[in-house]
Amino acid sequence: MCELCDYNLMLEEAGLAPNDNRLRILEVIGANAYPLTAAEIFAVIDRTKPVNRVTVYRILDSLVQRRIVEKISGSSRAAHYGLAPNDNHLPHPHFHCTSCGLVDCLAPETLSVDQDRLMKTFAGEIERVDVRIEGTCRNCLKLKNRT
Amino acid sequence: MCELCDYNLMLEEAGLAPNDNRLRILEVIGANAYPLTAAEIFAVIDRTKPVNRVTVYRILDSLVQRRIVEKISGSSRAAHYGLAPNDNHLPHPHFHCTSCGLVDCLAPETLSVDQDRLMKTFAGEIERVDVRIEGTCRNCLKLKNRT
DNA sequence: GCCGTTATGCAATAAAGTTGCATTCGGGAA
DNA sequence: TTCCCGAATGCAACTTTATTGCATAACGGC
Ligand SMILES: [Mn+2]
Ligand SMILES: [Mn+2]
Ligand SMILES: [Zn+2]
Ligand SMILES: [Zn+2]
Repeated sequence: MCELCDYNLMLEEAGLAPNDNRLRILEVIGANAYPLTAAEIFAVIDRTKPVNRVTVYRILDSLVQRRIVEKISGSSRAAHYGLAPNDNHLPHPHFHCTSCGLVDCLAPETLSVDQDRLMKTFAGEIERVDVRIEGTCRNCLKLKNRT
Repeated sequence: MCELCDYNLMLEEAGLAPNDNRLRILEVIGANAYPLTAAEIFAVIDRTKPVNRVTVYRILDSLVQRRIVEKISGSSRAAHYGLAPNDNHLPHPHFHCTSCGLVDCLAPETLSVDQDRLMKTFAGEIERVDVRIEGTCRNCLKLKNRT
């Protein structure tokens, strides 16, 4: 997803030097069809060029802070990371499989949320409205029925 | 919230013996205005009558499995637990403060989600559709502006 | 090349939850 | 009542995921 994003530019606009590790992490996240855990991202980039896992955590944190990357937490212990919504990449709900832990991206138009009332009445500052679908994925359903 | 719920009955219907620990945990969860962490629940019930924290985790797990209690996970490491939707207790979105970690319940009518398209097209089994609002709570806003 | 800033590495530590196994409890059968 | 069995609890060790402190290395302007 998001082949249109210019990671170099995104980093510079956010005030982060577009160095090797940051670019590689962004590329891994952007190239994947669904959000990955820090451990998965680490595994991928460590294979091509060794890096410390703490570095991965730190880079992910800074990318999340700057809203380049979105941190998606669910019932599985580990957070997942995907590209944050931007001009080429609309906000969209995520599906969490309670059986295998898979986290997947759904098309932005699958679900519409009417936020008007919330925006008018809420007594704090709203940064994101996330929709999380929980259930059993296609694959796990198949496996279950095969018993 | 949910003073109407008969915890005894709910447990029995779910096939769980309504023993002391389970009832006390349910009462703490049900009496609180917002979802609590396992550690917070443990602290409360341990004060009146000592109990092992593992017991609390195990009871919470079984209550979540049986959909008596809802597990709400956010960006803070610890999960929060609230009463699950039932006849006296409509599904509703939760607000997560990124600044102080507070998790709060919003009124069910604050947000409406149109799930039709999702239900028709999704190739798995959907168990829950959760809406999560992230931002800065009233309190934290005040503190910030006071600098 | 020098130097301050930023990035990375490494080891220790922390937080939250889980597991294995031993012990105790509680309720029905004898 | 006593015996017994399954369910519930306790306790210690462990796992997973993430964070912190401090030392070293790389980078970039001068
Ligand atoms: Mn996504
Ligand atoms: Mn709630
Ligand atoms: Zn699955
Ligand atoms: Zn707050």
